[in-house]
Amino acid sequence: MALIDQPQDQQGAFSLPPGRALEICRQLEMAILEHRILPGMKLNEDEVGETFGASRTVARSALQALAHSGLVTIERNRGAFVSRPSIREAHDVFEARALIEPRIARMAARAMSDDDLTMLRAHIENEHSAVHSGNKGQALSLSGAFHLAIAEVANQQVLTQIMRPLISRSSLIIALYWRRPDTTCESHSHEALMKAFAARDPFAAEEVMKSHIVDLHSGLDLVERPAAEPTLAAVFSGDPGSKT
Amino acid sequence: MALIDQPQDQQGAFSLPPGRALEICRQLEMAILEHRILPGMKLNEDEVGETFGASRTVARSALQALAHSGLVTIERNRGAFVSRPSIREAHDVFEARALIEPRIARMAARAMSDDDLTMLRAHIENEHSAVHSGNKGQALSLSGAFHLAIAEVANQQVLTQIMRPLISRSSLIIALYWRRPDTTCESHSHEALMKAFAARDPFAAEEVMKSHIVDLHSGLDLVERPAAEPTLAAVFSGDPGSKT
DNA sequence: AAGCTCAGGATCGTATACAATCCTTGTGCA
DNA sequence: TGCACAAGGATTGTATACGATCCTGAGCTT
Repeated sequence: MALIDQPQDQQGAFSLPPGRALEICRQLEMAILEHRILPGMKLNEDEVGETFGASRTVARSALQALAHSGLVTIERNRGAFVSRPSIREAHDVFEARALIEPRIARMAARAMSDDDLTMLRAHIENEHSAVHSGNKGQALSLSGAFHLAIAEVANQQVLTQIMRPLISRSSLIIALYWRRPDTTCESHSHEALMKAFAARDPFAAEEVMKSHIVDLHSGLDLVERPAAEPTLAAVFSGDPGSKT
Repeated sequence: MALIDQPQDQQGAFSLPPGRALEICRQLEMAILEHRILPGMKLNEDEVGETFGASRTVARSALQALAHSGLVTIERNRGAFVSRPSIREAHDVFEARALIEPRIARMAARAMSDDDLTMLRAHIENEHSAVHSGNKGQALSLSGAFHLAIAEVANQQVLTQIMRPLISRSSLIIALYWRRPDTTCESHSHEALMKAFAARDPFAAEEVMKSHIVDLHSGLDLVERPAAEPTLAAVFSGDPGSKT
């Protein structure tokens, strides 16, 4: 089912929550990134703990970690909610990405090895199959993973760490403000990126990435949205730890 | 007693630890930024809690928050230590700053109001008096605060949030790798920045900031350093909340 | 009927207690 | 003397318990 990616702990880990909390973090993050949990939803500490068979202490730690990456907003004495990025924040996030990611793409194109290329191609394959299977949430999540994979090729750990929450928040923004339900343009842009990478053309990669980010930004319909608040328990029905 | 500073929560707060932990965070952060606690030092949970008159739960939460901003590194079953940025990381951090901060400076120069200008001038005054009083740690900390103040003028919350840990980590890097104990060049660069801001010249501000960051980067002597490990108790001897 | 008050429940913040892990150190043996 | 190993202490990971705060809704007053 979800043999998507191994733990892969030691990659960019400098502030990972301890033990069990990490697993809860990953599960919740994936659920949010795949839009199985929507912005605005309440994340009750007891409920989270019980859902994953852990104590409230651990659940709380996981929620705080998610808050630090911006996926969750904690209000004192009120609890944790999936963040609902404001329109203003949506603009800021994509402006930040428009600044950072083209540079990352340039560095990646310089450092790109043959193995890296095949790895990125595999990412794109995954995206395609997700799109074909109709799982839009997973497709979007994998699209974010593609951007992160590029950052890791660029081998700039600090910028990679910076990009991670930006991409996560982009997922929230798209959940709230995306204009049409198609993500085909994504696929196309990623193909264009691959071409630049394959040619080891840093400037082309930089330019393609820049226009890709701008496209995403302009694909948003930035008007106020009401909050949707589904229930939690159904999302993790039965498989809190199903993933060898 | 503790009319130190009002909460002031809502500024850049989207993941602040709750209640008491926030105060501990602030105190520890300041101590680290002012080099009263040096990289590599162990931060025992019991000790931190007792030092600030709080339970281990709160101390732990504060340490985890600091870990998320990169000031502290937590190793499983071993505890929290003040981070010791590697040489590699030092390069990465300053490359990231060289990418982000010139853009910030440009935006700040555009958005600069007269009030902003006087506010920044006050920052520089503080720096000067700290330098003259011989308190190098505080001077360095204020220098970082100046950069953050610029970011807030630029009114780009996301990039500001990104800059915060970068500047904090820069402080650690300087503690470990700074070549000479003088920071006068800092002051000079900041004056040059002010001139560009006063003239509302975005491009000048961008260029000055860029060379400022590059100067900082090249002022580092990036060779391996041994870890210094002083004791904690002395640092906070009796004044957990003394700070006008 | 509308609005206010206040009790009850629910949820979070914090403290404490127990379990698991790691590090130290002292001892026994080669 | 040097090393292997085990017992003890120290420290972190996790669970539970208690207090504080907030939200809800019933009942009373106007």
